[in-house]
Amino acid sequence: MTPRSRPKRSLRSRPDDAALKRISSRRVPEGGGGRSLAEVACDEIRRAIREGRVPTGAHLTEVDVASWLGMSRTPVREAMRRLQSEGLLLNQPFRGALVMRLDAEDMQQMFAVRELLEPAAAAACALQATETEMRALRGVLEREARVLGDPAALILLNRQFHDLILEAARNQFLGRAIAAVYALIPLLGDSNLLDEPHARAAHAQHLAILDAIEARDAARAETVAREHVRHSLEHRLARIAGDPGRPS
Amino acid sequence: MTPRSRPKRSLRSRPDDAALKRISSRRVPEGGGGRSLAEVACDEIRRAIREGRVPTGAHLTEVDVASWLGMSRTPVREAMRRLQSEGLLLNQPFRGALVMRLDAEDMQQMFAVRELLEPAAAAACALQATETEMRALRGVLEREARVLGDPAALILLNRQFHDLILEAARNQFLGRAIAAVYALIPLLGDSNLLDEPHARAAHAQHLAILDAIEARDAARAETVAREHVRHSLEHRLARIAGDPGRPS
DNA sequence: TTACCATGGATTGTATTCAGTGTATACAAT
DNA sequence: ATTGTATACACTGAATACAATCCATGGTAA
Repeated sequence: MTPRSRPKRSLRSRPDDAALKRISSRRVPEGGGGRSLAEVACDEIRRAIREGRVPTGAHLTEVDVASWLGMSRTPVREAMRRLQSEGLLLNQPFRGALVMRLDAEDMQQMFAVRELLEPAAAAACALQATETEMRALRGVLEREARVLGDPAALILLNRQFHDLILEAARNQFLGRAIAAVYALIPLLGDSNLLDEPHARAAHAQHLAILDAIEARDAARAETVAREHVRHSLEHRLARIAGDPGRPS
Repeated sequence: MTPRSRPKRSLRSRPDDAALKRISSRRVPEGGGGRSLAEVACDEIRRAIREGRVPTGAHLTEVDVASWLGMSRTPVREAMRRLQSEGLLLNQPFRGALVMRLDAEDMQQMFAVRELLEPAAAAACALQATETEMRALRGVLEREARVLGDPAALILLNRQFHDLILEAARNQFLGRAIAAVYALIPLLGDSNLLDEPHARAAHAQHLAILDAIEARDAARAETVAREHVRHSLEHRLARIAGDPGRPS
């Protein structure tokens, strides 16, 4: 059988079983699902910090992290740079990076700024949210009501609620400012929502915020959102009362 | 005097006139004065954007920038990543990056957030600034008064003034939030301070802010700072009145 | 003993190279 | 003409090799 006799597909190169084997055995760069290795590294480091697997104050070097994550220095470097600019890591020129630590004082500063920004977002949302966005918010809170005992799910929904409000506020700079503050939340350690009574209180406050938004009452949304932030701070302060130096 | 007595660079290989010539003609890594090439690249790109040499909406590729700045892709890549996270560049996976553009709407959003944050910083400063910090602020304004016709110097001093206030406010999160917003200022194009009448007005407002701070009058500092931001926005809006789509 | 400086190790900074992706273009088949 | 396929090109993503830098340490001379 000459090559000519292939009936159609004359331009396609011939099937090659060896190529198939090569493909299936190779580590594809896009492994994780569209995310670059740098993103993977970023998320992994962040998660390790949040979960305390890498303690605050720890010393990280590029080679260590690279071998830990099984990749080369290049994406790790990129990830560490990013985390440095977010403030999670403190760069020490030629000496590696330290995992930042926050003390109780820092935590109060963080909440002071959140108390400034989040109420503003809620107010803007009350003025500008579309019907669709309010339905989405309502949907999140309905789901939230059903998982008050499941911290993992709760944390996700809580985040969604706040993100939706921020998006509906339609101000990219407000979003950037809040993101800059949120970036350091992993340093605070365990979420407040692990505590079910607090989770119930927080849910009630979410409902109050959404009520104000649906009523297009910006002033009330602002007030309630501010109290929500304050409650959150108080709960954190109570939790660390015995150990003032270490919020995490 | 033995060859050993070379004051610094003790690790460098022995003196070598040919090498000296190479060195002086080569771009040494430490050339700029301790800054890494990545930082140089970051500043260069930022400056080019601010000065409009790279127009908003332009398409940047790593190789282009690398050959423009005479360095390899690695530091350029790092710089572009950083500018992406700051929001000056918009990343397009596998396709390079676009220089972000802001329209008048975006600009108003930016000033809305500044109107939230900068007064808070002024108020905190009024409560917490040390005598030393207030002297420094006064010194900056005295120098400012002498260069009202020199935009370049003025811009520097203006920046110093605001930075000092922020530092005296003693809240790293407020600093991060404001930095996240300021990062996009290069996209706004020419500074307001190029206009001398406006520069005089701004200087007067600076004086008013400092007076309030020195009087430890947080409420007044907050009010005056808010008006300072508003004036700045109004001036920018007036400038682009004829061309609403393009602030820069 | 003390001050000083050279040396080595650890770590980052930069360049180069290779592999994979996405888009545009040319060309065969309908 | 239009559609589908293969190829070419440009670019980024990642790995590796190399240079520069900082710090600690130990030896040497005063």
